[in-house]
Amino acid sequence: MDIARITIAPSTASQVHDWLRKRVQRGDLPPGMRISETEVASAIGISRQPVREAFIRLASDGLAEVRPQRGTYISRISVSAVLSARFIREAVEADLARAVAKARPGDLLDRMGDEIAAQHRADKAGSVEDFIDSDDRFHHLLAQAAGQDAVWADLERLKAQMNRLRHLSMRAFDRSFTIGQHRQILDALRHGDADAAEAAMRTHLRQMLAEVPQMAAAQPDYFTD
Amino acid sequence: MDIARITIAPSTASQVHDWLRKRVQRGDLPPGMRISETEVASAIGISRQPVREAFIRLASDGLAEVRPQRGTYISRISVSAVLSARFIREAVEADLARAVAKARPGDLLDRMGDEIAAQHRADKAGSVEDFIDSDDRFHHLLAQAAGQDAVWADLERLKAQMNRLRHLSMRAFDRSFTIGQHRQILDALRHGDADAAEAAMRTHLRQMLAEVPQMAAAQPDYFTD
DNA sequence: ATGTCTTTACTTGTATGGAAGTATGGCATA
DNA sequence: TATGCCATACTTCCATACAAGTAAAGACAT
Repeated sequence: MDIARITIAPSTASQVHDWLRKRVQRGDLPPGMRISETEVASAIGISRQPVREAFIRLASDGLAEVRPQRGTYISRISVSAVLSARFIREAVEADLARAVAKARPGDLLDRMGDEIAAQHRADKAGSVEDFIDSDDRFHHLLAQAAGQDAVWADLERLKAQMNRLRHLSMRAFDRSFTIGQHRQILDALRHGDADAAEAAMRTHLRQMLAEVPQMAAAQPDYFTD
Repeated sequence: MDIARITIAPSTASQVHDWLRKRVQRGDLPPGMRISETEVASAIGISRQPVREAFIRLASDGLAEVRPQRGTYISRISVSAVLSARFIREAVEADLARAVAKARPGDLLDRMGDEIAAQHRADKAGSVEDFIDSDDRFHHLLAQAAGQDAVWADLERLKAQMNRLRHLSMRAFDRSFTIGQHRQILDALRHGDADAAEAAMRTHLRQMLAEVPQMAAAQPDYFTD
């Protein structure tokens, strides 16, 4: 028998936190912007306390910075933090690719192929959001295929800063190029060629090395470090 | 000229947070223990609010779990989270080892050697704390030697769960064995042998694969998953 | 024009009271 | 003995008031 699924109503503070986090990641609240407990509270129609606690959580996510008695600001995107997260991603996903190339789980590889098709559709439709979502699912499926689902959850935390940057860069850079790299990775995985899969993955994730400084130079007041 | 170092007095909430975090990591507050805003507040002699905010931050660290209207509990150690962090560490430090083997920065390699000596002393003196601290510095120096200092900061977050486990396992397992593995890694780095360095590092970090289930079986009510 | 002081309007931090939900033990009842 | 109800004593959550610090504008003397 299934265990009954009990869901409790999420607290006001956590709802505000979710709302703010999404808005920051989508770039709706730009880096450097000042936000105020009082303003947000009165805008929503609640007291300061839940908003304040949402700010604390946002700061733990690295998305905001609370300066005592001065104000709270949306974090600027740290170039070194992004590069550090990129380094970690390359190392981890290279190992994941090797593991998947050895196991070759057919169903999950098929689903990765479906995502590539979805990315193609999103590109033609010009939907940046859909593209990014499918991109995430593609890499998530890789982790699942390696039997390391929990690893993806950890990477998600590290990707917080990268995600904001992606909403900028996806508009500026060539998406069909990304799709081609995904195809190369999947081909190598299907053939069980671990070396080729690792190489393709590393090439794919090193793409960002060139893009990040370019983005930072284009909008310097959104970045730091 | 140096920039003047301005330090502001940390808020009560953040002081409580630091205090609790250290106590959790050292195992002073055992997994599963119940903690209460009111109790902690009156024990310290402050109001509930700063304590409450410290709990929120502790939950963001994954070290506590706030159950609305029920109570707040020190998180049990998630076996899958530990294994996931271990997987990431192996992948990342393998790449770091390769990079260091190519660069071979003499001064930092010397300092890594100093740490091995410190570990030997701590082992003879029977000081688990000193051993763990030096162990951390050894791996931190590896990241610095690879020019990826920021990577270590990210790994620190992931290691939160691992650290608690280490305070248990270091008492149970052979530390001289660990020191020998550190020597193998450093030797390979000094010789500039990237393949050997990576292999030694992976072997070293895979040690945990055997230990974790053993620890979990020994004290099942400290673990979950 | 420039520098200094004061006022004033903000900001976040802390304390406290009460609201709402939960667990538990006692007790009446079948 | 077993079951259902209920009072009670908790818990976290939210609202409110006040405290303490910051910053910027303006008055005013130099």
